[in-house]
Amino acid sequence: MRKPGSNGAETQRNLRAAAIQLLSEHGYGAMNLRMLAKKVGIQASSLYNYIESKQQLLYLLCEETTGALALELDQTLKGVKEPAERLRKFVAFHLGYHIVNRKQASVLQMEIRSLTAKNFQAITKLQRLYTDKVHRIVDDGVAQGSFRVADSEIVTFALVQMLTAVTRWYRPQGRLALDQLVEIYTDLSLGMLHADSAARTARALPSPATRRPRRSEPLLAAESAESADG
Amino acid sequence: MRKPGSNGAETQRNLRAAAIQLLSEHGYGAMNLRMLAKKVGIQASSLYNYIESKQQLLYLLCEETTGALALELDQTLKGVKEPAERLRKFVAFHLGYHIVNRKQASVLQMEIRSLTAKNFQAITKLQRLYTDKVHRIVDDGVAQGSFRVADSEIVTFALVQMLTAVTRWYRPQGRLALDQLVEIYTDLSLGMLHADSAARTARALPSPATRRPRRSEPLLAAESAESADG
Amino acid sequence: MRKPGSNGAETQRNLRAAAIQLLSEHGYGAMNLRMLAKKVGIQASSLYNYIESKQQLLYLLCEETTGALALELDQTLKGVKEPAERLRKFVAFHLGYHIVNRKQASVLQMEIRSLTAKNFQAITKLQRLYTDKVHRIVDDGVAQGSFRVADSEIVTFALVQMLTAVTRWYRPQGRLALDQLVEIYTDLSLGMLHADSAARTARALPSPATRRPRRSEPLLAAESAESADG
Amino acid sequence: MRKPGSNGAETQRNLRAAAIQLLSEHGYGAMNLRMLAKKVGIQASSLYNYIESKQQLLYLLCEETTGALALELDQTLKGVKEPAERLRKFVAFHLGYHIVNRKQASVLQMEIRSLTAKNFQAITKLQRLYTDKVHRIVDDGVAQGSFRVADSEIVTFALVQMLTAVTRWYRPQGRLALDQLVEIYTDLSLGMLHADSAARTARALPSPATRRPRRSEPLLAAESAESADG
DNA sequence: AATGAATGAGATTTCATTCAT
DNA sequence: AATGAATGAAATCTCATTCAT
Repeated sequence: MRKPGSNGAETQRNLRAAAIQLLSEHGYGAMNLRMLAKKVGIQASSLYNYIESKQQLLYLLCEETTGALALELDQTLKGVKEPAERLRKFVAFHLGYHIVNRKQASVLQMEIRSLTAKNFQAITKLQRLYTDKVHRIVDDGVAQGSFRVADSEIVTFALVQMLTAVTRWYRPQGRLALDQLVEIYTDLSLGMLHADSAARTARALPSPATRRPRRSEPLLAAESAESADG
Repeated sequence: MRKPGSNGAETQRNLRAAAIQLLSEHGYGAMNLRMLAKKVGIQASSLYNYIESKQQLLYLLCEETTGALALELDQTLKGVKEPAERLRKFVAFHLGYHIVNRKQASVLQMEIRSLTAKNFQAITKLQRLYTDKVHRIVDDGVAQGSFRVADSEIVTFALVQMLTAVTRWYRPQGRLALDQLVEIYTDLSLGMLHADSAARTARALPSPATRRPRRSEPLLAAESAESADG
Repeated sequence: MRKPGSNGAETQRNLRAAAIQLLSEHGYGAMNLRMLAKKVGIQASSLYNYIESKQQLLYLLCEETTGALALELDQTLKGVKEPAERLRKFVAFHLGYHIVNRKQASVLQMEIRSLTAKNFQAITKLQRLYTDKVHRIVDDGVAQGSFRVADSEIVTFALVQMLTAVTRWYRPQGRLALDQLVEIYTDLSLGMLHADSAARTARALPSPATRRPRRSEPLLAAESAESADG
Repeated sequence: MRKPGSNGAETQRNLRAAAIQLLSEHGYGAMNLRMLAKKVGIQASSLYNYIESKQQLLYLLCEETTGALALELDQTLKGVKEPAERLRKFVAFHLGYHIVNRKQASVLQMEIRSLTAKNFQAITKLQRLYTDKVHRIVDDGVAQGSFRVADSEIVTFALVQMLTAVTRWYRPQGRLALDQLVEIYTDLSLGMLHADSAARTARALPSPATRRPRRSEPLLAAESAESADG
């Protein structure tokens, strides 16, 4: 049967969006295909015109996100030479991506574990490529003398994870705007790297006095409450 | 019927250990009670002499971990006055706990989402109490002038999450020993807080030359490979 | 829409051939219409321009085969009077048909059971007409004294089934050519009927020495391996 | 839950019997586990306390039948030396087994094709062992001069298949009793092998006059009608 | 004549849980 | 305290079939 006005490409897009939303909200195990189908507005069996399996759907979403991250990071860093400046760009990009695409990103972060062993390995391999890029920035900065770290591998992990964790609490209605968060996290990152004053001065830390908290809105959101804004 | 040599209290302990192991390895959704029963050495139906339900089991484990964290943090900080010293103690404690009890801790971190709404809220509330303690340390340090931060709430989240994330990659066979990790992470934390030099001097940053990699083994472990050491 | 170069009649023929191939390979239950459509080179939904339903397709193929068998047997026996000679002709025809059209024949043999009750009865009725023709040859030969049997009905069944079963093992690349097989099976058939020496002499049993195995290939083929020659 | 009076071993036996009945009646593809469960008197999900999967169930039944055939044939032939006598014993055994256990036997014959490739190969290998035993009897008889055949491999297939095909038409209420059938088929078999008169005399062919047909009952049964006696 | 999109019924299988023993 | 037997709800996935285009 064909619903009048139905359109494959649109359904495909809706499916993707619905899947991200539901996966980030419930997790892979707790999301079932009926929920997904309902959100897309078709029957569960019709999903199989668009996906191979539930597992494959998860895999593709994870792959897509990882791939996008790597690609966009490269573009962001293109032409930027100074390690300190590259780090800044990285922080701004990584944080921004994880805030703007926070559902997608949280699927990648949380649901990897639901991938089959083979798929899991494929994704972690891709992720490793991304982390290595950051690692190189850190190492370059250390070699050049802009940064000082006890262990560049550990610091890289810690840095990436600290930034990534923003998906765990960020809420669009929160107290702080994206650019404010970027400034704050840049400062944290440079602090972790013991960046020299030259590295720090590219952009000044905003004076605390100028920020005006809107206190009524909580900053930290219970994860399950996230669904409210989906 | 009662198996000869069986002992309720011991089975209870075995069950708890087995549950932590399996939950951290497979996740709540993918762990089934037959697996658990097998590991304990009883039949699935016999589990119900010890637990009320699968959900309740998860809840109790989460509650226990959260409670233990809060309790032990208080003990750790008892009598320590200086914010900088309190922070140091916190870092050492939090990191140590998450490494030593990394499976338990990762259950708390990863499987919360599988709690029912009510249980979820109860746990996040408890977690909030813990985070607040850290928040207070940061605020105290700032008030006193030892620390300088752009936004103490954000910094607290970032700090806790950075430390907690150690469960994601730590492997007992890895390159670094616990005390080395504590030093590194303390340094990172103080960096994030722009701690003044007095705050930093309690313990010196180890010179890189003194650290001796113990093995050529990788530091970062694929999460799913963790099962190997269980 | 109409694909350029498409032609209804040709598609019809392709469909029939593809269906026979797939049914003999997988069986009715395991063959699905998507497989069939793919082999024909159209979409599954387009099949319905040629068939009423999957069941009807099977029915028509079975009917066609049964009808062809009956028709061709009549033509084969036309003008042949002697029971012994009629039997010979029958054996040669039945065996030849089941070897040359072995896939079709095996569909008839194996997939009848997948017909609906009504269709099943229709086909078995037709088959019965065919068997009856053979039964009559046997009875005539007995009446005339050329054959001697304990129970002509049983013998007829046994004979037909023995010959039909050739579809279960025959492989085109096997050791024996069709005419050799005909000789062998004619000898077996006459043996079953205790044919008198006059009946046997129409064509002599080939002396074993003259048969030359063509290959070292096995005679017996696993059924599922048949697909290799389709 | 436990139904009062429920008993595992008994359910196991019932399941096996029900499976044979339903598989022979409907075929593997058309039999579904709900039907099976209903016949056993439990819920479909409870079947999984006894079977691993539908496929495994089929495999085990096939294996069991094939194994039983081989074992019992060996016992039947134990101590029998003369090829002619061995052949007689084989015919009586094979026919008898396929009549008495005709449902089981027809499952083996018809449903093999529904086995997965691996399982299929395992069973055909076992079947081959059985056929080889028969082949050896034929070859021995030829070597000794009791039999005369054009091609012992073909004759063996033809013989075994002719006997096996009895499952296709036999009905317990039919015209002929088992021992009569054995006599008839022994005669057919010896005819196929051109057995010498010594070989034929071990037991005389019954004179047709002594058999009294009960004509009201058809000999040939439509397969699907078989269910009537299950 | 052909297709893209969708359906709905049904299949196998999994699993937490129950209860008589 | 422990188990064997069973349940029932749900999940993923398959497939013949339909109908607007």
